[in-house]
Amino acid sequence: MRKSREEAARTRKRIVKVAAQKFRRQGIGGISVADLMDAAGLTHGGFYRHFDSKDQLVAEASASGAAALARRMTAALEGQSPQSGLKTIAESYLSPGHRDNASDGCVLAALGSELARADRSARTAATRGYLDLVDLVARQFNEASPEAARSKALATVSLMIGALTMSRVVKDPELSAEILQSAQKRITNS
Amino acid sequence: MRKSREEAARTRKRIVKVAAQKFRRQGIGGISVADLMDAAGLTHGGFYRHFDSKDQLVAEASASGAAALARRMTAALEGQSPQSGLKTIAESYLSPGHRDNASDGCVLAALGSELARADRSARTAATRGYLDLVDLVARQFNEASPEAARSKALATVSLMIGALTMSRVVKDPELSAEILQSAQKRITNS
DNA sequence: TGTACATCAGTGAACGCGCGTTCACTGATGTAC
DNA sequence: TGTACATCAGTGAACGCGCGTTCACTGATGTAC
Repeated sequence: MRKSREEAARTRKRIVKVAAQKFRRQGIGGISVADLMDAAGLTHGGFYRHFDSKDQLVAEASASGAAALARRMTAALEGQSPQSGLKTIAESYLSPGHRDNASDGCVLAALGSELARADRSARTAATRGYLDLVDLVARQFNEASPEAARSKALATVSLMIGALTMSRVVKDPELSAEILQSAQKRITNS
Repeated sequence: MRKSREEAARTRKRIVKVAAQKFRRQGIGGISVADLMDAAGLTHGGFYRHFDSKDQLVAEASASGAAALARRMTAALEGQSPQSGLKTIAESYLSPGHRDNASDGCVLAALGSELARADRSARTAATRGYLDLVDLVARQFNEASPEAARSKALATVSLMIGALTMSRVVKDPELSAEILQSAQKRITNS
């Protein structure tokens, strides 16, 4: 039952993509290798033809999820005037849709506290995703110096991640919406 | 080997306190009931004399940890002039010491993404801790209306949580420090 | 106040279960000549 | 180009292990009279 190189490569990508979604929705510890492979339409035994360990998949899935978010945010900016770029990013990131669809959203908000305890490569991938977002946001600022823009962007992205995370923690829908709105306001008024 | 009521009550508190620390350092899934009981100087069998389930302990430990943080922040404000209150909170929360000692720090930053998937009672406890922090911060603002102060406080606390979480995710110590400093700056310049 | 009995905090062995990982196997794909 | 052999993607059973939880037991504490 050997598959061709191309099909094997496609299988590998499929596993990473499915994992990136499931990890974000259920947490790293919340989904097993067997369930992941099942969701990818495979049996669990084949997993180790593609990855050395679950940890390796966590790292690749984090990188994949982070890259997908950066692409999505960049796409959201297309055709927007440069002045409204920050508003577009804030409204897109801090939306009820993003909050309620963790599996297609920001990996940092979905897995933040778990990533802080993950191994080296997963944290490196997460850091890259964070810095990509920071760069994207920094480009929306008209600051005197690049350093000032970067500092503002670091805080802005931290705020977005914290607000989205907390909007998912609280149970009261009104409070959840209030958290998202207060963060949007704080960002667009800067 | 029955123990007196007072001793049993002390044991219970000890388990909750130890759990609040271990969960924050290692994550909810990162420490077992047996290890928790061992750290409290007991054998694991006795756990269910005090709690119905691990989930119940998670909820109580979250409440305990959140209350401890609110007390610590309130204490840090003692003897400070009202004008410097916000600065005091930001510098205390966004410090390398807090970042490097998760077990005695903010439960929301330590467990944020895990709490978003926790059961009802843990999320309720976490929400209470968040709102306590928000109230504390709101009192430092001199806004025209209480609503405006609350909105600013919601965003400020979200920023603190997001920045502390990310400062723990990234591996580069310089970037980690930069994240904390940018958040401090953003808060004290508001 | 003293005595007989019930209670129950804590112990330590055991439970079933799902986890990450390994392995023998299958058969289509890839390679060497 | 055809043939013989090696490779290896994917299967499904099995591995050891640690998890949350249960349970029979012990003996000091609490209660009733």
